[in-house]
Amino acid sequence: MATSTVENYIKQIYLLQQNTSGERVSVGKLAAMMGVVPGTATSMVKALADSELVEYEPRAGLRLTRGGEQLALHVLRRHRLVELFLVNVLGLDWSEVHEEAEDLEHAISDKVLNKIDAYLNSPQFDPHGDPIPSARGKVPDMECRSIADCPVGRSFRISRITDQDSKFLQFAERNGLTPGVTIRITDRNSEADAVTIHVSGRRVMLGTSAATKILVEDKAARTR
Amino acid sequence: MATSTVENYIKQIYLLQQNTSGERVSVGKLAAMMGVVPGTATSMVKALADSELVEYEPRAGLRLTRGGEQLALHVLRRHRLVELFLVNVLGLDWSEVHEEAEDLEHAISDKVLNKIDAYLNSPQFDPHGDPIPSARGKVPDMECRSIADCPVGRSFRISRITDQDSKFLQFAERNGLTPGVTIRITDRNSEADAVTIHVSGRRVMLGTSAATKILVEDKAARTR
DNA sequence: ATAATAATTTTGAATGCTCAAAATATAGAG
DNA sequence: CTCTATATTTTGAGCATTCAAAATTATTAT
Repeated sequence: MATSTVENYIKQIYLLQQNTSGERVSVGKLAAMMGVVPGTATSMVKALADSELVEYEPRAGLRLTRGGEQLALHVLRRHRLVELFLVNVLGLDWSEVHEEAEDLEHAISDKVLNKIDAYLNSPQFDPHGDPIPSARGKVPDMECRSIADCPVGRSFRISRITDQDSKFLQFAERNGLTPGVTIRITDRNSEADAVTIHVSGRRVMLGTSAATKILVEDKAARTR
Repeated sequence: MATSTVENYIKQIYLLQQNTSGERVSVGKLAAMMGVVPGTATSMVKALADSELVEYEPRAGLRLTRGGEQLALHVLRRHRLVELFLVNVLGLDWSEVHEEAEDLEHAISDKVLNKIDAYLNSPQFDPHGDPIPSARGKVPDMECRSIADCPVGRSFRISRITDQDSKFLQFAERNGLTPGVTIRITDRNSEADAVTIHVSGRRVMLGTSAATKILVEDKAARTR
């Protein structure tokens, strides 16, 4: 069985691969995300390669194998189902559940996971709008782009917030920027590096780097 | 912070102390319960003594300090609240929740624990009738003795099953021997080493070693 | 009191994960 | 094409936990 350290590395590699759309991940980036010194990442990656969870070309980077991806998806499934459970059933705030799930994702058996899944009615998205992989490793797809590159004047539905930082999530919540909410993009000023949106009457200004973290889809889009 | 290994040792020492009513625990017994070789227990115990969780007299045995006891009670609180939650909310079988809780007890934060406690209405006993220590470390007291040494002819209410083995728990459940149930002791045969009881019409025979694991209290006893 | 037995501790080594610091490879600038 | 800055890997070491096997101590029976 994979230790929770291994699960964390694999999960992180998966997430890095997502960002760079499938490119090889560099050992340095991985080390930075894991909060370890580069040498540590190197030796861990070698171990992961020995267990056939990643393909590793020294100095060129690494990529998950099929098995590694399966493991990553399984960990993410646990993480995200737990997050949703904590919010919907136990009433924790969405800004704090990421931290909690970081530990729980390694301690939950399939038996309990399936009960949670059933209790929640096999949901497809967690409280931040992140897709919950199915038990068989299928990821619900979502077409969405960030507020930072949406056309001005149109309305959208917020589908996902891609930052787990609790300060940011609290800010988003205070301003009504949560998944499911409809917003209208009213102005973009590339000099000021800012976007103005309207959300339930209020007017909110976002710098580009914040806007990038909020993903939306067309108003007409599928039910969530 | 205590590692989960440390938490497990401390918990086990506490449970051993309970059985031997406060006597010093021997390193050998501890090793056996933890499933490690005696030398391992010795070195762990030394480390626990360094952290002031136990008092340790080489060759004479060990005892929890006040701090150690606090930690044990906190772990037990997590374990037992989780067990009850798994049974009452997620619908797991009482025979399987002990295993599940073994991992979860180390991964649950106080924040989540308090939510669970509130959700369950600050319960005092887990599904096996084991007392749940309060957040401040108070253990609800229960007066009870085992079926093995109860007078014949009287009725009692089952209050606790002191064996987490899932086979035994399944057997108990099949025969209606669960906390809250009323039984009547109809015969004791010390030659055969057996007790006969009646539970909801049925007649069940128990060897002494099984009978010892089932604790009862007077019919009139407090609500559970 | 002594020898045998049982419990405990010590020693030396392994595993998994980590760091600090030195060595090495690669890419870009001149 | 060579030099330098940057990324990566290697090396040596430490911590927590474990085992196997040897050494020590305590207990019991004679």
